[in-house]
Amino acid sequence: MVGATAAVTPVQNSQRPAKISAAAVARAAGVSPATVSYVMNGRQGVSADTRRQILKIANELGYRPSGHGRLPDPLLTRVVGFILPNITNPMHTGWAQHIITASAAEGFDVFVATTFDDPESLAQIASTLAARNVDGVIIAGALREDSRALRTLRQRRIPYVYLSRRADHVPGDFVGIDDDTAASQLMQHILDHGYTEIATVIGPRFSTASMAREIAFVRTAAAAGADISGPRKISTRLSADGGLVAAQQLLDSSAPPRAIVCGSDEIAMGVMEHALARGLRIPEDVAVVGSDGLTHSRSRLIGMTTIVQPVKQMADRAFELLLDQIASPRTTYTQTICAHRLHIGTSCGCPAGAAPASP
Amino acid sequence: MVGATAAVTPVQNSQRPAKISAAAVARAAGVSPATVSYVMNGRQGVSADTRRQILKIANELGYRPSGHGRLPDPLLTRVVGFILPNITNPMHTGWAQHIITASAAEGFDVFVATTFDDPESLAQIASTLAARNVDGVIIAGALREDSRALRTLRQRRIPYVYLSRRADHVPGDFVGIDDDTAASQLMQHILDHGYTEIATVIGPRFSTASMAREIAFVRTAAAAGADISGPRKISTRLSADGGLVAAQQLLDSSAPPRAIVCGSDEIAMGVMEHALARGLRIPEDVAVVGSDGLTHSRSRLIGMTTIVQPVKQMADRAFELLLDQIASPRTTYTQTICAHRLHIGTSCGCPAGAAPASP
DNA sequence: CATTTTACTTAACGTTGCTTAACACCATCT
DNA sequence: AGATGGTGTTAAGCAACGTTAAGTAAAATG
Repeated sequence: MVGATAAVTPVQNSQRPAKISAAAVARAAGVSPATVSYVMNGRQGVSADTRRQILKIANELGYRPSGHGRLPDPLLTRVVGFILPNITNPMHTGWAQHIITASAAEGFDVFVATTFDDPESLAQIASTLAARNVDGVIIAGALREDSRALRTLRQRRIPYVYLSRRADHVPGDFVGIDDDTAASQLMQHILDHGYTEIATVIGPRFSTASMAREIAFVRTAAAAGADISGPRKISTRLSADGGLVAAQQLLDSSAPPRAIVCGSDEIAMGVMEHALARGLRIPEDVAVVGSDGLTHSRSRLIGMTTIVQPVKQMADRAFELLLDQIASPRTTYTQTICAHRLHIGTSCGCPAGAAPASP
Repeated sequence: MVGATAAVTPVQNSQRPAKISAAAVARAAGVSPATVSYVMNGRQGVSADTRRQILKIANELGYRPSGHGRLPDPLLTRVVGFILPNITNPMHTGWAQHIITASAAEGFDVFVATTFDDPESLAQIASTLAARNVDGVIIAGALREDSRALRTLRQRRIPYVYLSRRADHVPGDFVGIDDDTAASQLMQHILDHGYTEIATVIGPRFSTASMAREIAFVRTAAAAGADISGPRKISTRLSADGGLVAAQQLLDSSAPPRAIVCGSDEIAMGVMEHALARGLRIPEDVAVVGSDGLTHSRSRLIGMTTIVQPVKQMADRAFELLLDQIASPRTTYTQTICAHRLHIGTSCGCPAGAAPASP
């Protein structure tokens, strides 16, 4: 046969649902069966044009690579992107590690990109990831007010999942903790200690997580009669440095706070460091608590009281949702709220061993 | 104008957007294919007139240089890979951050892959990175005795740079610190304190960096008459957990050491944590020092004495070397030894402020 | 007029992208 | 069971292509 080739009505002649063979696709596309095989198995050595053409025809004819152990989907690049503000904050690196591990288990590679919370970077990164045909993106560095990146992804029909932070007005799957409840519990614990002069230091307000925590902090304190406002309500960079600067402002004041509640462990560490540098004792002179539950901050070296976030669970869930979207795009969105836990250390004023420390 | 373009309807022709070859452009312009190539690549040696003419025709025909005979264009993908044992150790994340930043500045995206120091993972990762046609790889997780990954890269002519650790018997560009000198200085400082009962805890011995440090530790101690051997010479995982376990072994012994010198800050933190849990004081009961110089361990919260490695400089240099190799492959290799610095904290027994703490 | 420079061609690669053909696999039919 | 044919996979082959060194002729230069 072979010689036949060319011509041959490609599609129209389907009066009955005959079996569609790879050879039929090859003929319709004007290529050899081998080329079809290469495309369906995601091998390289086929030009992008030809690949597209073959996939299009295969789709029209309803060809299913009915064989055995073929790759799930030849259209996938098996690459995902992970966008985060930076990769130095241990909270972020924890997520990154678990996302990379989960991805590797599914045969995906991960582009890791950092924005430093710069809107331009974020938009730029989304563009290049889209240009690289990633199958999906997990975003742990969304900005509340800048939706350019998200719009780029939506336009290109690239699935994405928010992790911890989200953009206002752009819907999407979300994985996080209940920031409001967690922050309330943490503040309540501080209030239970009897502290009344309280300050809060959170990360940037363009992060929905930071905002939610600050709001809950302030509301809970207010309910107990403690006012947190003005110079006692600080937003800073999400790093130890940010905490250092904030602590300086707070402790330089004529009425320094008795307790400092932070929206992140890294910030809390910066606050602690500055307090120690001034010769203050923690928690005797000033109590400091955080909100990430990093292993390090919970260790006896630091003994921080903090909200423990289930890092692995969050990352795994985010990747799972992404895979799900990749497999079958949907228009409804899922919110996953992971269970947090209040870890009682010594930095709040509780005695050592007040609660069982956990690994 | 124009020589009327040797016939040939450019686009309208038939259903498909027929492929336009450089030869076709050459014919239409009445020149040789080589000349077209020179123009397209912006080489000189072509008159302005000819150049303009060719560009015009190429544009009319919609010529797209469909990389066929394209000589090994080194910048095929503008993607590099970064392989490291894990992305939770702050030392590694520091490198990762700077490599990602440097890459982004040059328009590269980065695949981050973690091996957990498993030889199979490492080999696997090298294969998939090679299959993805990365332009180069930076390896911070090389194993001394397993060269499969490196062989894969060499076979595919993919440039690579070792960071901090290297594989025995496989040459390559290397960026690191002078582990031997650094470790000697650190040990010497401990010896200067007058400690004689000394233990060392290093990372896995399949890391060249760990090995080099252990050897220097032991040699320097021996030169001062202090013997470190048997249960006092421990290799463990490169994490706080590893340090915890090691400390347990050391301090459970009937003759616990007075000083513990660690090959990594993370390990040292684990050691410290366990010591504190036993109610020991640092440095009064046991001195503990590390070797990475993480910002956190140097902070007043911990006050670790440690070797400071120039993280940014190392990462930038590694990426620079990689770019250099990508641009012009070479067969000679460069070793870059970055300057380290001994940071004196309080964990060794020095009084606070013995040396100026640095940011 | 001798020599260098400029502007292009020729020809030899090394690739890419696809085809041909050999092969392994499975179901069905003797 | 063994033979048969259809099917998808894979190695080997090969033509087309863009690149570049080497070559050459004309123009510029001294």
